[in-house]
Amino acid sequence: MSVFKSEFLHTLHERGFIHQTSDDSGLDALLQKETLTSYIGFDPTASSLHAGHLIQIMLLHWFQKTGHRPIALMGGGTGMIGDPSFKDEARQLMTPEKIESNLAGVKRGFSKYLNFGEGPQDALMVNNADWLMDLNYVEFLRDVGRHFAVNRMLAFDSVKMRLDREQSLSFLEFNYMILQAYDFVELNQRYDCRMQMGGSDQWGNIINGIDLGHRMGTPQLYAVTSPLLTTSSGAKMGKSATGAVWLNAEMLSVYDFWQYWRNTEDADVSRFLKLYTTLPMDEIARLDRLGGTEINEVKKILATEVTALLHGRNAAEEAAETARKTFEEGAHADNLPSIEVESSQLSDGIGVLSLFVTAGFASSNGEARRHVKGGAVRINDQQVTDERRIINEGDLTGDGVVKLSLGKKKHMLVRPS
RNA sequence: GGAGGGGUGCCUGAGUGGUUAAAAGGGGCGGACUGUAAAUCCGCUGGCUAUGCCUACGUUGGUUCGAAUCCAACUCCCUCCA
Repeated sequence: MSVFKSEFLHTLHERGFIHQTSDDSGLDALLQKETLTSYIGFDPTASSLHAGHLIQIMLLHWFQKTGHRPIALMGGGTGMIGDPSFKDEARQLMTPEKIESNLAGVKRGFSKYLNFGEGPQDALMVNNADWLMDLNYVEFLRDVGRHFAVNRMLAFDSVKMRLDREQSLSFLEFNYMILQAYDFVELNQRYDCRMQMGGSDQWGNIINGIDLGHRMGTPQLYAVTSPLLTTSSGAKMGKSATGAVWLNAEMLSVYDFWQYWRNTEDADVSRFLKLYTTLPMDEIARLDRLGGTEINEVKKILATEVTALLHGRNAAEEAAETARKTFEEGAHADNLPSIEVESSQLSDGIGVLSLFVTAGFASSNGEARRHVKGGAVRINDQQVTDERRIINEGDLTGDGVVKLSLGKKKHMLVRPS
């Protein structure tokens, strides 16, 4: 199926979001006819979402933008179990407290992408703990469990891998897919939700939900999955030099977020523009034609657009400007990420090593020492060769700060306080 | 409950008494080259108040001049049987 008539699927298709759908034409027709409700589930495995989730969030974003109602489902209940799909081994069980606090962090990421409210097209955020936690075991088995054939569940790729490798799959985890399927049905009953989206690894889980719906008398439900994204060199999305690319600003500064996208590989630029920005397709096509060194300008646009969606236009442009000053002028822009150090400490003098540890550029003095040996450490753009170098007030520049650099790309300002 | 197999650094995975802080690969970081890209090449990849000290091969104890390597108990995981 190449031609979609509904705006939503058409947009998704031309931007490269679609991996698989359960019923192209049926869904396409339905989307044209009425305002639909669709959901994506997010498990609270960390206290913030990261760049790997961004494609899911963009799906919801487009869904709303093309006139439908998205639901962000928080896996407060399913998070108690942990999704075993395609995992080698059981995840450590998370404590309810941990889940609760993660949930709070995860939620914050959404406000920038979706408009929440009570209207017919306003996004909703719901938590499956609301219905999963109060289930009565026997009742649930009779109403829902009887619709699942273990034979078929065992055949799913997502669990087959575990079984083939003779790794244990606990009964607890085995139930994950039942609960996720049940979520779909529950959301249908509560919110008339007809469609579930997710990463391609969720296909099996989603299909289970559709099947369960059939058996429990819901209207026809639909599935749309997005490709599992990696960079051209095969790295998972969302990992970077400094770790995961978190969406929450307190876990990753706006500047560093911008930098992540600025450093996109050439081969990914066009794909990422389509997936992670809302620039019109003809604009993207125009940028796509730029070659050679101009691609660097395109990367800046990519970075600024992606950052603007998450952190706002102003913050994004500030980050772009900071980067421009830092990289193109060699100056140290005021907006580089910074840390504060007590002035008294500074007058006593701080060793380079511990300063770099404080800045988070090294996790131990030993690591900082190795960086010095490797010639990666600079203070105010001067390479440091003496690992016993002391930084004190004399190192403050005219702006009253000290600039730390690790390698070419990581910079931070130290401010006395 | 019975029989067998196994737990090594971020991950995979060698190592079965003595330069073993532990091969190799992956991943990560830094450097060179470039375009803040990729590819390639080079270096690093337990900690510390550091020519030394401390911690480390599931846990605890033991044998030994010396243990990740041998022994015992415990613990967790896997497979098969009941």
